[in-house]
Order: sequence, then structure tokens, then C-alpha cells
Amino acid sequence: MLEHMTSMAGIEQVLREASMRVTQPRVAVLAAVTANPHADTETIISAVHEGHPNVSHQAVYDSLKLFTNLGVIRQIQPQGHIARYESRVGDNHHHVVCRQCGNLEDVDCSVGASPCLHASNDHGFKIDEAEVIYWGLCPECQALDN
Amino acid sequence: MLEHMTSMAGIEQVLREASMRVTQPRVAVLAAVTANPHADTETIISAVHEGHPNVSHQAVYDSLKLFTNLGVIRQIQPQGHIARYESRVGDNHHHVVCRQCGNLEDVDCSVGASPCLHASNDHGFKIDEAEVIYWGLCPECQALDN
DNA sequence: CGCTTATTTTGAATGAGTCAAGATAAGAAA
DNA sequence: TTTCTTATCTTGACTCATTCAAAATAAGCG
Repeated sequence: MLEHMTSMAGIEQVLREASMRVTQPRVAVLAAVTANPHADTETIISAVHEGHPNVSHQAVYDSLKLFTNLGVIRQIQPQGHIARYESRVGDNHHHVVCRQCGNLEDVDCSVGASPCLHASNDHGFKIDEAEVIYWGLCPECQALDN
Repeated sequence: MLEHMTSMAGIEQVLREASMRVTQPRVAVLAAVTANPHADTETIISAVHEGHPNVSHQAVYDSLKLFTNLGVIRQIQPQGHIARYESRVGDNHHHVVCRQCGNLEDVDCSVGASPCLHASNDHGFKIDEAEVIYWGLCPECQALDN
């Protein structure tokens, strides 16, 4: 359903519908995010530079923010780590993060399709998303601790 | 049960048991965190300065990190916001954050005492905590949008 | 094809947080 | 109590992901 958003034709459509111009930096950034799940900004910049050496870091930052606002990609930023991005979006999945090495993996929601969206006391907030981060130790770091 | 940790005698005990010295900056920082739930570092520094004008920002940063590691306080850092601290700890509660103004409130767990600790696929991680952040709009910002 | 202006480039700036060296004070021992 | 050791604090410089701003460029409408 949603993968079309990250196909070449799909992204053009998404951008045009939002009255945004379809530029080379933007297309390259989205391709890089799709090809590098959970990559940080520096990794995205490097990936973009492989095909487009002259794209500035600012253009990458701008594009990442734009796509995040449009809901085409998602930003993840666990405590004490820099921002990462993923193009898997709209399926309400979560993440496990290793306390030691920062390694990050996807986790499907354990409670169902739209989990935990009901807080016990929402203080009058209109809640639209429940973000869940599982903290622990990845297999590699568990092995090192022995 | 756990409040004793933040009483004067309690914190001395906690620090001594961890072979840490009981210093004026540390006691002042813990008092400030307890008195200002969800405060950021700058607020903590200001609060500490009211009683101890000469305590350095570095001592505050060090103390906050120490207490966080000891489990006496908890650090919260929603995306795009700076770190905040709270002394309510050990009861596995969560937070609602306003997308617009950053306002933050406590939320008791909706799933029970130890919620969501079972990820559907944990990728072999040894999970010890499920951090949940509910995103939405606080009552004030909802009103402004009308 | 040319024009308008959204995007990009370039380069400097921001700011929460960290590092490091010397000064201070907690608390063990005498 | 006084001395001594060293953990902790003060001071001030520094990091680095991210943002800001002005001038240059290019998307895409007419």
C-alpha cells in the first residue's frame, strides 16, 4: 500500500500534491533513506554523495525534515543518540535499542494494530501516536558481557 | 516505598551504599529535581543556585548523570527537546508530550504494572524497559487551533 | 524560452552537553 | 581534632549535530 510512496513515481506524486518541487537532492535523499534503514544523517549524506557529490549537507537536512513532516519517512532519536531515519511508515511499528552499542531493530507492535493509544489518564491531550522504545542488550553485547 | 530515596537521609544512604560521597551539590541537585518534576537542566541549575549560588553547571550535569545511573532519578528526552528529569522512579509510568508546545505530563501505564515488556519479536535482545511516549496536543494548544 | 521564486549552496553560528587541569572538600585514619 | 588521600568540584575551553542567513541556482509555469 504505502511502498508506492518511495518509488520514483510515487515520491513525485507526493511532492507535487504538497506543492513541493521535485528536485535531485530530494529524490536522492529519499532513495538513500529507503536503501539504508535506520541510518543517521551522516550516513544519508554519504549515500547521497555517491550519486550526487555536490549535494550540500544543508539540502539533506532540509529534505529529511520535509519528508518527515510529510509523513513519508520517520525520524527516530533514542536518548543519547543522534537522529536516524526510516522509510517504513504508517504501520505503527516500534524499536528495540541496545543500551551498550546503540544497535537498533524494528519490532512489530505487541498489542495489536493500534497499540497503547489509550493512555489511562490523558490529561486532556488529543493523542495521535504512541511511540515505544524497548531498551535492552543486543545479542552481541550480551555475549561480550560474559 | 521509594520516596525514602529522595528524603535527605535516604539519599545519603543510597550514595554511601554506592561508595559515593555525600556532597552539597549532589544533595541540592536531588532536592531541586524532586521539587521541580520534569524540569530541564537549566531549571535545575537555577533552582540549585537559589540555595547554593556557587555550584557549577558541570557539577549539576555530573550529579544528574550519577543519579540517573544509580536509578534515583530518570531522564526524559522527547524528540527535538532537551533532557528533563524526574524523581518519580520505579513505577513504570509513561509520558504525554504536546507536539506544539512541548508540555509534558505523567501517564500511568494502561496495560498493567509491567506493560509492553514483551516485544513481538525481540531480535534476541534482553529487554529491561519499555519506554512509551504519547504524542498529541495539550488542551491549551487544542484551544489555540480553533 | 524566459521569468519567478522555491531550493540549494556556502559558510558561519548556535547551544546542549562534554572534556581536562588544577583547586577544593569529604571522610578515613591517626 | 588534625592530617592526608583522592573523589568531587570549579573553571574555561571545546565538541558536534543541527540551524541560520545571504547569495546563487534551477524547477516548472506561462
